[in-house]
Amino acid sequence: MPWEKTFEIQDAVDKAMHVFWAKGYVNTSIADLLEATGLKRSSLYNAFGGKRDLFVKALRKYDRENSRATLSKLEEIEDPHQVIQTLFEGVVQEALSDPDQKGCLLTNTSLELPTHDKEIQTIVKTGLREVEAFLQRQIELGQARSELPESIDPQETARALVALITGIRVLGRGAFEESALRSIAAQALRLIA
Amino acid sequence: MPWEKTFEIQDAVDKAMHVFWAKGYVNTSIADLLEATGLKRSSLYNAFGGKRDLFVKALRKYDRENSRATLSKLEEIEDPHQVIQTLFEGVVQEALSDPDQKGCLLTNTSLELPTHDKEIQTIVKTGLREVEAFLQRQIELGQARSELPESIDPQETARALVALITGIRVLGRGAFEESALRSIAAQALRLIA
DNA sequence: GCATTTATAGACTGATCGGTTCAAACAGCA
DNA sequence: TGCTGTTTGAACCGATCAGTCTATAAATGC
Repeated sequence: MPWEKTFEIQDAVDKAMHVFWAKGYVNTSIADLLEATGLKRSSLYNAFGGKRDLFVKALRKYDRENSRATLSKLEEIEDPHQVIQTLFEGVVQEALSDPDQKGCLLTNTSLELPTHDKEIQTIVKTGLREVEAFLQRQIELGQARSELPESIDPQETARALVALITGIRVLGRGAFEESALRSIAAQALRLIA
Repeated sequence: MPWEKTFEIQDAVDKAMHVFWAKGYVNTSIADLLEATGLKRSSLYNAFGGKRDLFVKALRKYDRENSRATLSKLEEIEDPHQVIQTLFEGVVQEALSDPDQKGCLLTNTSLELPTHDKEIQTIVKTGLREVEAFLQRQIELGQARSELPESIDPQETARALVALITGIRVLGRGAFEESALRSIAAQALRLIA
Protein backbone atom coordinates (compact mmCIF):
# COMPACT_ATOMS: atom_id res chain seq x y z
CA MET A 1 0.00 0.00 0.00
CA PRO A 2 1.38 3.32 -1.05
CA TRP A 3 0.26 5.43 1.83
CA GLU A 4 -2.12 5.15 4.64
CA LYS A 5 -5.74 5.37 3.73
CA THR A 6 -7.54 8.24 5.37
CA PHE A 7 -10.75 6.31 5.84
CA GLU A 8 -11.77 2.92 7.04
CA ILE A 9 -13.70 0.82 4.59
CA GLN A 10 -15.92 -0.76 7.20
CA ASP A 11 -16.62 2.57 8.79
CA ALA A 12 -17.72 3.97 5.45
CA VAL A 13 -19.98 0.98 4.80
CA ASP A 14 -21.52 1.51 8.21
CA LYS A 15 -22.27 5.15 7.51
CA ALA A 16 -23.68 4.27 4.11
CA MET A 17 -25.80 1.55 5.69
CA HIS A 18 -27.54 4.05 7.92
CA VAL A 19 -28.36 6.27 4.98
CA PHE A 20 -29.85 3.41 2.95
CA TRP A 21 -31.65 2.28 6.08
CA ALA A 22 -33.29 5.63 6.69
CA LYS A 23 -33.98 6.75 3.14
CA GLY A 24 -34.29 3.56 1.12
CA TYR A 25 -32.26 2.60 -1.93
CA VAL A 26 -33.85 4.72 -4.64
CA ASN A 27 -34.20 7.73 -2.41
CA THR A 28 -30.51 7.70 -1.55
CA SER A 29 -28.25 9.67 -3.88
CA ILE A 30 -24.51 9.44 -4.34
CA ALA A 31 -24.34 12.93 -2.86
CA ASP A 32 -26.03 11.63 0.29
CA LEU A 33 -23.51 8.83 0.55
CA LEU A 34 -20.57 11.17 0.03
CA GLU A 35 -21.82 13.48 2.73
CA ALA A 36 -22.49 10.67 5.19
CA THR A 37 -19.23 8.83 4.65
CA GLY A 38 -17.15 11.99 4.29
CA LEU A 39 -15.19 10.53 1.43
CA LYS A 40 -14.84 11.94 -2.05
CA ARG A 41 -16.47 10.79 -5.23
CA SER A 42 -13.50 8.97 -6.73
CA SER A 43 -12.65 7.36 -3.41
CA LEU A 44 -16.11 5.91 -3.15
CA TYR A 45 -16.10 4.60 -6.70
CA ASN A 46 -12.61 3.27 -6.19
CA ALA A 47 -13.27 1.53 -2.88
CA PHE A 48 -16.66 0.15 -3.92
CA GLY A 49 -17.96 -0.27 -7.41
CA GLY A 50 -20.87 2.09 -7.30
CA LYS A 51 -24.17 2.71 -5.59
CA ARG A 52 -25.55 -0.78 -5.98
CA ASP A 53 -22.36 -2.52 -4.87
CA LEU A 54 -22.17 -0.31 -1.81
CA PHE A 55 -25.77 -1.18 -1.07
CA VAL A 56 -25.03 -4.87 -1.24
CA LYS A 57 -22.16 -4.40 1.19
CA ALA A 58 -24.39 -2.37 3.51
CA LEU A 59 -27.13 -4.98 3.33
CA ARG A 60 -24.69 -7.78 4.15
CA LYS A 61 -23.29 -5.78 7.03
CA TYR A 62 -26.77 -5.16 8.39
CA ASP A 63 -27.66 -8.81 8.15
CA ARG A 64 -24.45 -9.75 9.92
CA GLU A 65 -24.19 -7.10 12.60
CA ASN A 66 -27.80 -6.25 13.29
CA SER A 67 -30.01 -9.16 12.40
CA ARG A 68 -27.81 -12.17 13.15
CA ALA A 69 -26.10 -10.47 16.07
CA THR A 70 -29.46 -9.81 17.73
CA LEU A 71 -30.49 -13.42 17.35
CA SER A 72 -27.17 -14.62 18.77
CA LYS A 73 -27.62 -12.38 21.76
CA LEU A 74 -31.13 -13.68 22.33
CA GLU A 75 -29.94 -17.25 22.14
CA GLU A 76 -28.12 -16.72 25.43
CA ILE A 77 -31.47 -16.58 27.19
CA GLU A 78 -32.39 -20.08 28.26
CA ASP A 79 -36.19 -19.86 28.30
CA PRO A 80 -37.63 -19.97 24.73
CA HIS A 81 -40.76 -18.12 25.74
CA GLN A 82 -38.63 -15.41 27.27
CA VAL A 83 -36.50 -15.30 24.10
CA ILE A 84 -39.50 -14.56 21.92
CA GLN A 85 -40.96 -12.07 24.36
CA THR A 86 -37.65 -10.24 24.59
CA LEU A 87 -37.35 -10.23 20.83
CA PHE A 88 -40.72 -8.55 20.39
CA GLU A 89 -40.06 -6.08 23.19
CA GLY A 90 -36.84 -5.17 21.45
CA VAL A 91 -38.49 -4.67 18.09
CA VAL A 92 -41.16 -2.43 19.60
CA GLN A 93 -38.62 -0.53 21.66
CA GLU A 94 -36.47 0.00 18.59
CA ALA A 95 -39.42 1.35 16.62
CA LEU A 96 -40.36 3.73 19.42
CA SER A 97 -36.93 5.02 20.30
CA ASP A 98 -35.57 5.74 16.85
CA PRO A 99 -36.22 9.38 15.96
CA ASP A 100 -35.59 8.63 12.29
CA GLN A 101 -38.09 5.75 12.31
CA LYS A 102 -35.81 3.74 10.06
CA GLY A 103 -37.48 0.42 10.78
CA CYS A 104 -35.47 -2.57 9.61
CA LEU A 105 -33.29 -2.52 6.53
CA LEU A 106 -34.17 -6.08 5.55
CA THR A 107 -37.88 -5.36 5.91
CA ASN A 108 -37.62 -2.10 4.04
CA THR A 109 -35.80 -3.84 1.24
CA SER A 110 -38.37 -6.66 1.23
CA LEU A 111 -41.01 -4.23 0.14
CA GLU A 112 -39.05 -3.06 -2.85
CA LEU A 113 -37.84 -6.56 -3.62
CA PRO A 114 -39.38 -6.76 -7.11
CA THR A 115 -37.25 -3.82 -8.23
CA HIS A 116 -33.98 -5.40 -7.11
CA ASP A 117 -31.78 -8.00 -8.77
CA LYS A 118 -31.34 -11.65 -7.85
CA GLU A 119 -28.36 -11.16 -5.55
CA ILE A 120 -30.13 -8.61 -3.38
CA GLN A 121 -33.29 -10.69 -3.35
CA THR A 122 -31.28 -13.64 -2.11
CA ILE A 123 -29.68 -11.69 0.71
CA VAL A 124 -33.06 -10.50 1.94
CA LYS A 125 -34.78 -13.86 1.57
CA THR A 126 -31.95 -15.64 3.34
CA GLY A 127 -31.91 -13.09 6.12
CA LEU A 128 -35.62 -13.50 6.76
CA ARG A 129 -35.40 -17.26 6.54
CA GLU A 130 -32.83 -17.19 9.30
CA VAL A 131 -35.17 -15.30 11.57
CA GLU A 132 -37.90 -17.78 10.76
CA ALA A 133 -35.59 -20.72 11.43
CA PHE A 134 -34.45 -19.16 14.69
CA LEU A 135 -38.03 -18.76 15.89
CA GLN A 136 -38.92 -22.28 14.80
CA ARG A 137 -35.98 -23.67 16.74
CA GLN A 138 -36.98 -21.76 19.83
CA ILE A 139 -40.53 -23.06 19.62
CA GLU A 140 -39.37 -26.62 19.12
CA LEU A 141 -36.98 -26.25 22.02
CA GLY A 142 -39.80 -24.95 24.20
CA GLN A 143 -41.98 -27.87 23.21
CA ALA A 144 -39.21 -30.36 23.94
CA ARG A 145 -38.93 -28.86 27.41
CA SER A 146 -42.71 -28.86 27.78
CA GLU A 147 -42.67 -25.14 28.30
CA LEU A 148 -44.63 -24.45 25.15
CA PRO A 149 -47.77 -26.34 24.09
CA GLU A 150 -47.36 -29.27 21.73
CA SER A 151 -50.49 -28.20 19.91
CA ILE A 152 -48.87 -25.39 17.98
CA ASP A 153 -47.13 -25.92 14.65
CA PRO A 154 -43.53 -24.68 15.03
CA GLN A 155 -42.98 -23.70 11.40
CA GLU A 156 -46.35 -22.09 10.83
CA THR A 157 -46.13 -20.18 14.09
CA ALA A 158 -42.60 -19.03 13.33
CA ARG A 159 -43.76 -17.67 9.99
CA ALA A 160 -46.63 -15.82 11.61
CA LEU A 161 -44.23 -14.32 14.14
CA VAL A 162 -42.01 -13.13 11.30
CA ALA A 163 -45.07 -11.53 9.73
CA LEU A 164 -45.90 -9.80 13.02
CA ILE A 165 -42.35 -8.51 13.34
CA THR A 166 -42.57 -7.27 9.77
CA GLY A 167 -45.85 -5.59 10.62
CA ILE A 168 -44.36 -3.82 13.63
CA ARG A 169 -41.43 -2.73 11.51
CA VAL A 170 -43.60 -1.27 8.78
CA LEU A 171 -46.37 0.18 10.91
CA GLY A 172 -43.80 1.51 13.35
CA ARG A 173 -42.64 3.97 10.73
CA GLY A 174 -45.42 6.33 11.65
CA ALA A 175 -48.69 4.58 10.90
CA PHE A 176 -49.25 3.07 14.36
CA GLU A 177 -48.57 4.73 17.68
CA GLU A 178 -47.00 3.20 20.74
CA SER A 179 -50.00 1.45 22.28
CA ALA A 180 -50.90 -0.18 18.97
CA LEU A 181 -47.39 -1.53 18.51
CA ARG A 182 -47.42 -2.91 22.05
CA SER A 183 -50.72 -4.61 21.29
CA ILE A 184 -49.13 -6.46 18.42
CA ALA A 185 -46.25 -7.66 20.58
CA ALA A 186 -48.70 -8.79 23.24
CA GLN A 187 -50.74 -10.74 20.75
CA ALA A 188 -47.64 -12.40 19.37
CA LEU A 189 -47.26 -14.16 22.68
CA ARG A 190 -50.75 -15.56 22.34
CA LEU A 191 -49.53 -17.48 19.31
CA ILE A 192 -47.06 -19.41 21.46
CA ALA A 193 -49.44 -19.96 24.36
CA MET B 1 -66.52 23.18 -21.31
CA PRO B 2 -64.97 24.31 -24.55
CA TRP B 3 -64.74 21.00 -26.29
CA GLU B 4 -64.87 17.43 -25.22
CA LYS B 5 -61.91 16.30 -23.28
CA THR B 6 -60.04 13.50 -24.96
CA PHE B 7 -59.33 11.70 -21.72
CA GLU B 8 -61.23 10.85 -18.61
CA ILE B 9 -59.82 12.24 -15.40
CA GLN B 10 -60.77 9.24 -13.31
CA ASP B 11 -59.42 6.86 -15.88
CA ALA B 12 -56.09 8.67 -15.82
CA VAL B 13 -55.96 8.59 -12.03
CA ASP B 14 -56.62 4.89 -12.17
CA LYS B 15 -53.78 4.28 -14.58
CA ALA B 16 -51.47 6.44 -12.51
CA MET B 17 -52.52 4.59 -9.37
CA HIS B 18 -51.35 1.29 -10.80
CA VAL B 19 -47.96 2.76 -11.65
CA PHE B 20 -47.45 4.19 -8.16
CA TRP B 21 -48.71 0.93 -6.75
CA ALA B 22 -46.22 -1.18 -8.64
CA LYS B 23 -43.18 1.08 -8.58
CA GLY B 24 -43.58 3.24 -5.50
CA TYR B 25 -43.65 7.01 -5.36
CA VAL B 26 -39.98 7.90 -5.76
CA ASN B 27 -39.38 5.25 -8.35
CA THR B 28 -42.17 6.57 -10.54
CA SER B 29 -41.18 9.27 -12.99
CA ILE B 30 -43.37 11.73 -14.83
CA ALA B 31 -42.40 9.90 -17.99
CA ASP B 32 -43.83 6.69 -16.52
CA LEU B 33 -47.08 8.46 -15.71
CA LEU B 34 -47.32 9.98 -19.17
CA GLU B 35 -46.80 6.63 -20.79
CA ALA B 36 -49.31 4.87 -18.55
CA THR B 37 -52.05 7.48 -18.81
CA GLY B 38 -51.39 8.24 -22.46
CA LEU B 39 -51.81 11.94 -21.91
CA LYS B 40 -49.29 14.66 -22.62
CA ARG B 41 -47.11 16.57 -20.25
CA SER B 42 -49.07 19.81 -20.11
CA SER B 43 -52.36 17.95 -19.91
CA LEU B 44 -51.18 16.13 -16.85
CA TYR B 45 -49.92 19.26 -15.15
CA ASN B 46 -53.10 21.06 -16.11
CA ALA B 47 -55.50 18.39 -14.91
CA PHE B 48 -53.56 17.65 -11.72
CA GLY B 49 -51.03 19.88 -10.05
CA GLY B 50 -47.98 17.70 -10.39
CA LYS B 51 -46.55 14.38 -9.35
CA ARG B 52 -47.39 14.68 -5.67
CA ASP B 53 -50.95 15.87 -6.25
CA LEU B 54 -51.58 13.04 -8.64
CA PHE B 55 -50.22 10.65 -6.06
CA VAL B 56 -52.63 11.99 -3.45
CA LYS B 57 -55.52 11.48 -5.85
CA ALA B 58 -54.32 7.96 -6.62
CA LEU B 59 -53.94 7.18 -2.94
CA ARG B 60 -57.45 8.41 -2.17
CA LYS B 61 -58.84 6.41 -5.08
CA TYR B 62 -57.11 3.28 -3.84
CA ASP B 63 -58.40 3.78 -0.33
CA ARG B 64 -61.90 4.30 -1.67
CA GLU B 65 -62.13 1.69 -4.39
CA ASN B 66 -59.82 -1.03 -3.17
CA SER B 67 -59.55 -0.87 0.58
CA ARG B 68 -62.98 0.35 1.67
CA ALA B 69 -64.73 -1.44 -1.15
CA THR B 70 -63.22 -4.75 -0.06
CA LEU B 71 -64.36 -4.24 3.51
CA SER B 72 -67.87 -3.33 2.38
CA LYS B 73 -68.05 -6.48 0.32
CA LEU B 74 -66.89 -8.56 3.28
CA GLU B 75 -69.51 -7.00 5.53
CA GLU B 76 -72.17 -8.79 3.55
CA ILE B 77 -71.03 -12.06 5.04
CA GLU B 78 -72.93 -12.70 8.22
CA ASP B 79 -70.48 -14.82 10.18
CA PRO B 80 -67.63 -12.68 11.66
CA HIS B 81 -65.23 -15.61 11.76
CA GLN B 82 -65.96 -16.26 8.10
CA VAL B 83 -65.44 -12.57 7.34
CA ILE B 84 -61.94 -12.58 8.78
CA GLN B 85 -61.05 -15.89 7.19
CA THR B 86 -62.25 -14.67 3.80
CA LEU B 87 -60.31 -11.44 4.23
CA PHE B 88 -57.06 -13.29 4.83
CA GLU B 89 -57.69 -15.73 2.02
CA GLY B 90 -58.23 -12.76 -0.26
CA VAL B 91 -55.04 -11.05 0.81
CA VAL B 92 -53.01 -14.20 0.25
CA GLN B 93 -54.71 -14.89 -3.05
CA GLU B 94 -54.03 -11.36 -4.22
CA ALA B 95 -50.36 -11.66 -3.32
CA LEU B 96 -50.05 -14.94 -5.17
CA SER B 97 -51.98 -14.08 -8.30
CA ASP B 98 -50.49 -10.68 -9.08
CA PRO B 99 -47.59 -11.11 -11.53
CA ASP B 100 -46.32 -7.64 -10.67
CA GLN B 101 -46.34 -8.38 -6.95
CA LYS B 102 -47.58 -4.89 -6.23
CA GLY B 103 -48.77 -5.68 -2.73
CA CYS B 104 -50.97 -2.98 -1.23
CA LEU B 105 -50.58 0.69 -2.00
CA LEU B 106 -51.42 1.77 1.55
CA THR B 107 -48.92 -0.69 2.98
CA ASN B 108 -46.25 0.27 0.49
CA THR B 109 -46.75 3.91 1.35
CA SER B 110 -46.69 3.13 5.07
CA LEU B 111 -43.10 2.08 4.77
CA GLU B 112 -42.01 5.32 3.18
CA LEU B 113 -44.24 7.34 5.48
CA PRO B 114 -41.42 9.36 7.09
CA THR B 115 -40.51 10.80 3.70
CA HIS B 116 -44.05 12.01 2.95
CA ASP B 117 -45.90 15.10 4.11
CA LYS B 118 -48.69 15.36 6.65
CA GLU B 119 -51.57 15.01 4.21
CA ILE B 120 -50.29 11.76 2.79
CA GLN B 121 -49.48 10.46 6.26
CA THR B 122 -53.04 11.17 7.31
CA ILE B 123 -54.54 9.34 4.36
CA VAL B 124 -52.49 6.25 5.10
CA LYS B 125 -53.04 6.33 8.84
CA THR B 126 -56.77 6.82 8.41
CA GLY B 127 -56.97 4.04 5.87
CA LEU B 128 -55.25 1.60 8.18
CA ARG B 129 -57.30 2.70 11.15
CA GLU B 130 -60.42 1.85 9.19
CA VAL B 131 -59.22 -1.67 8.61
CA GLU B 132 -58.41 -1.97 12.30
CA ALA B 133 -61.83 -0.63 13.27
CA PHE B 134 -63.51 -2.99 10.84
CA LEU B 135 -61.74 -5.99 12.33
CA GLN B 136 -62.49 -4.83 15.86
CA ARG B 137 -66.18 -4.50 15.02
CA GLN B 138 -66.24 -7.97 13.54
CA ILE B 139 -64.63 -9.44 16.63
CA GLU B 140 -67.02 -7.65 18.95
CA LEU B 141 -69.91 -8.79 16.82
CA GLY B 142 -68.68 -12.35 17.00
CA GLN B 143 -68.36 -12.12 20.75
CA ALA B 144 -71.86 -10.67 21.11
CA ARG B 145 -73.14 -13.63 19.17
CA SER B 146 -71.01 -16.00 21.24
CA GLU B 147 -69.30 -17.19 18.10
CA LEU B 148 -65.93 -15.86 19.17
CA PRO B 149 -64.41 -16.30 22.65
CA GLU B 150 -64.93 -13.53 25.17
CA SER B 151 -61.36 -13.98 26.36
CA ILE B 152 -59.78 -12.13 23.47
CA ASP B 153 -59.28 -8.39 23.44
CA PRO B 154 -61.05 -7.00 20.35
CA GLN B 155 -58.84 -3.97 19.84
CA GLU B 156 -55.52 -5.69 20.52
CA THR B 157 -56.48 -8.62 18.33
CA ALA B 158 -57.62 -6.33 15.54
CA ARG B 159 -54.29 -4.55 15.62
CA ALA B 160 -52.39 -7.82 15.47
CA LEU B 161 -54.49 -8.88 12.50
CA VAL B 162 -53.63 -5.63 10.75
CA ALA B 163 -49.98 -6.38 11.43
CA LEU B 164 -50.38 -9.86 9.95
CA ILE B 165 -52.05 -8.47 6.86
CA THR B 166 -49.23 -5.97 6.56
CA GLY B 167 -46.76 -8.81 6.91
CA ILE B 168 -48.42 -10.81 4.15
CA ARG B 169 -48.46 -7.74 1.95
CA VAL B 170 -44.77 -7.03 2.45
CA LEU B 171 -43.46 -10.58 2.47
CA GLY B 172 -45.70 -11.44 -0.46
CA ARG B 173 -43.60 -9.20 -2.66
CA GLY B 174 -41.10 -11.96 -3.18
CA ALA B 175 -39.61 -12.77 0.21
CA PHE B 176 -42.02 -15.56 1.17
CA GLU B 177 -43.41 -18.24 -1.09
CA GLU B 178 -46.95 -19.53 -1.22
CA SER B 179 -46.90 -22.03 1.64
CA ALA B 180 -45.37 -19.49 4.01
CA LEU B 181 -48.02 -16.92 3.20
CA ARG B 182 -50.75 -19.49 3.76
CA SER B 183 -49.19 -20.31 7.12
CA ILE B 184 -49.57 -16.72 8.20
CA ALA B 185 -53.23 -16.64 7.20
CA ALA B 186 -53.82 -19.90 9.06
CA GLN B 187 -52.21 -18.57 12.21
CA ALA B 188 -54.26 -15.39 12.02
CA LEU B 189 -57.33 -17.50 12.69
CA ARG B 190 -55.72 -18.83 15.86
CA LEU B 191 -55.82 -15.28 17.20
CA ILE B 192 -59.61 -15.27 17.04
CA ALA B 193 -60.08 -18.80 18.36
C1' DG C 1 16.52 10.50 -4.91
C1' DC C 2 13.93 8.50 -8.26
C1' DA C 3 10.38 5.57 -10.26
C1' DT C 4 6.24 3.22 -9.17
C1' DT C 5 1.92 2.69 -7.17
C1' DT C 6 -2.34 4.20 -5.33
C1' DA C 7 -5.69 7.38 -3.31
C1' DT C 8 -7.24 11.89 -3.60
C1' DA C 9 -9.63 16.12 -5.36
C1' DG C 10 -12.69 17.95 -8.37
C1' DA C 11 -14.06 19.01 -12.96
C1' DC C 12 -16.86 16.88 -16.28
C1' DT C 13 -20.20 13.62 -18.84
C1' DG C 14 -24.70 12.58 -20.82
C1' DA C 15 -29.02 11.28 -19.13
C1' DT C 16 -32.93 12.11 -16.60
C1' DC C 17 -35.43 14.41 -13.06
C1' DG C 18 -39.88 17.35 -12.05
C1' DG C 19 -41.75 21.35 -13.70
C1' DT C 20 -42.76 25.68 -16.78
C1' DT C 21 -43.86 28.25 -20.83
C1' DC C 22 -46.17 29.30 -24.94
C1' DA C 23 -48.04 29.28 -29.31
C1' DA C 24 -51.09 26.52 -32.01
C1' DA C 25 -55.49 23.83 -32.27
C1' DC C 26 -59.98 23.51 -31.18
C1' DA C 27 -64.65 23.89 -28.90
C1' DG C 28 -68.79 26.61 -27.58
C1' DC C 29 -71.31 30.80 -28.10
C1' DA C 30 -72.71 34.86 -30.34
C1' DT D 1 -67.38 34.91 -38.62
C1' DG D 2 -65.09 36.46 -34.62
C1' DC D 3 -64.46 36.03 -29.63
C1' DT D 4 -63.38 33.41 -25.50
C1' DG D 5 -61.66 29.72 -22.86
C1' DT D 6 -59.44 25.29 -22.62
C1' DT D 7 -56.50 21.53 -24.20
C1' DT D 8 -52.57 20.14 -26.52
C1' DG D 9 -47.90 19.50 -28.29
C1' DA D 10 -43.34 20.37 -27.85
C1' DA D 11 -39.57 23.03 -26.76
C1' DC D 12 -37.26 24.36 -22.83
C1' DC D 13 -35.69 25.10 -17.85
C1' DG D 14 -32.34 24.48 -14.00
C1' DA D 15 -31.34 20.85 -10.96
C1' DT D 16 -29.87 16.53 -10.02
C1' DC D 17 -28.83 11.87 -11.20
C1' DA D 18 -25.05 8.00 -11.38
C1' DG D 19 -20.80 7.51 -13.10
C1' DT D 20 -16.01 8.74 -15.52
C1' DC D 21 -11.65 10.95 -16.13
C1' DT D 22 -7.46 13.39 -15.29
C1' DA D 23 -4.12 15.76 -12.87
C1' DT D 24 -2.02 15.78 -8.40
C1' DA D 25 -0.30 14.27 -4.02
C1' DA D 26 1.64 10.96 -1.05
C1' DA D 27 4.16 6.86 0.46
C1' DT D 28 6.71 2.74 -0.72
C1' DG D 29 10.60 -0.09 -3.08
C1' DC D 30 14.85 0.39 -5.12
